[in-house]
Amino acid sequence: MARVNPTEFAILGLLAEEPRSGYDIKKEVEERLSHFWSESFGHIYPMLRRLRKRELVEQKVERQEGRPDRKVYSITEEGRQALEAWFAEPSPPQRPRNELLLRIFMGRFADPEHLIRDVRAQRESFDAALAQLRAVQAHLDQAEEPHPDQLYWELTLDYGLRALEALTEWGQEAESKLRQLAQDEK
Amino acid sequence: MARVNPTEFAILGLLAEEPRSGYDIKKEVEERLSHFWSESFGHIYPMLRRLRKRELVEQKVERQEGRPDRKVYSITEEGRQALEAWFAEPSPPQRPRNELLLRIFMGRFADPEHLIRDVRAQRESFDAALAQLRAVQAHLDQAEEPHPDQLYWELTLDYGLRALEALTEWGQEAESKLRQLAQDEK
DNA sequence: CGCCGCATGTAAGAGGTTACATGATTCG
DNA sequence: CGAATCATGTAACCTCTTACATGCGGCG
Repeated sequence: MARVNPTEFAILGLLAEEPRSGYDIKKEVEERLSHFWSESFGHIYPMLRRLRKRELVEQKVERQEGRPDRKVYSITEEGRQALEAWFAEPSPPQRPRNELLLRIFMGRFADPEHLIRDVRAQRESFDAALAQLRAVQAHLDQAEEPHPDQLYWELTLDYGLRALEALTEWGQEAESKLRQLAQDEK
Repeated sequence: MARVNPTEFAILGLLAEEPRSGYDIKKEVEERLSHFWSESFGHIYPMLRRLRKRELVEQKVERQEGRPDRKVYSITEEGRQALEAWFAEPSPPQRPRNELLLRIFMGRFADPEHLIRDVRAQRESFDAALAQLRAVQAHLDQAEEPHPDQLYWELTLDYGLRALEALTEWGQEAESKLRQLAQDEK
């Protein structure tokens, strides 16, 4: 099977849950996948059109008053097959690109204060993400009856929690080491 | 300051250490930055040309016999200023895209065996990376006289170690939970 | 003999973001 | 009154990878 566009399958996967508009898809990504995924409108809408041409999704137009028509897409049988084929293919290795680490690696050429600022900003965003994931976790835990997809959600959640816990610690240590360096330089 | 291409600064940073050819740059990225960065020839060569046009780097041709000329680039004063300006700008937030987690999140539509295969492959690559980073760490630790850039290298190393340690554990647990699920389904 | 390392580059295209355009409704 | 939400889309642009083209020298 040929190389594959992951956005295609993010969309197909969400439509396999239930029919949705492009706008809905964006919202779902933001609300439920945002700690490991992102999509923009400028990518979603053209992709839906392409998927439709390939008959992996179907469109139904819902008339609305006072606002544009809602175009609701649902996955077709062929779409489900494409989704299965995607899973059958092993997931390709990711190539890393972490700009913060690039900066730190080149740190010799920087003002240490700038590095401190960046590490700190990163740590703060880790903290915020961590708080959010913990809230989601609490929410999942207290459900009386577990959702059928619970295990899958927990696995992605757990990935995020473990990574973020480790990395906030890193952030604290990194910050204090850089502060010391900045001190020593004076 | 306008939006910025990080590849530009990866290259500029390496040339600030010492003059190098495009081929050298690729090698350095592979050998020293590969746990958080990557570049391809198809990006490096055109970028060097652009940097040269903007006079951020200079080219010197080294004649060689039996193989193509080596074009060695060095950073100019303007290049150093551009590098500084890059550091002054706060590093932009990264948008996450983790295909493995996307798959797991959509796990309902997959054969659990496929997920297990993917998680396992990921864990194995984490393990390999971890072993490599530990070797680098051992190497740094045993140096009699620390390199001036030691702190920066250690920080990026430490980031990788912490993240990978947390994530190999995740991988083990995820795999066993998915195995259980696969059992239960039979 | 074939592969690896050395060395440079181009062309095609995939993949993705940002900014723009449009406009009604609802909430504070 | 302004901002956010709902709702769809396009165009320009940037970034980056893959595949191709070329060719010598050294090693096993």
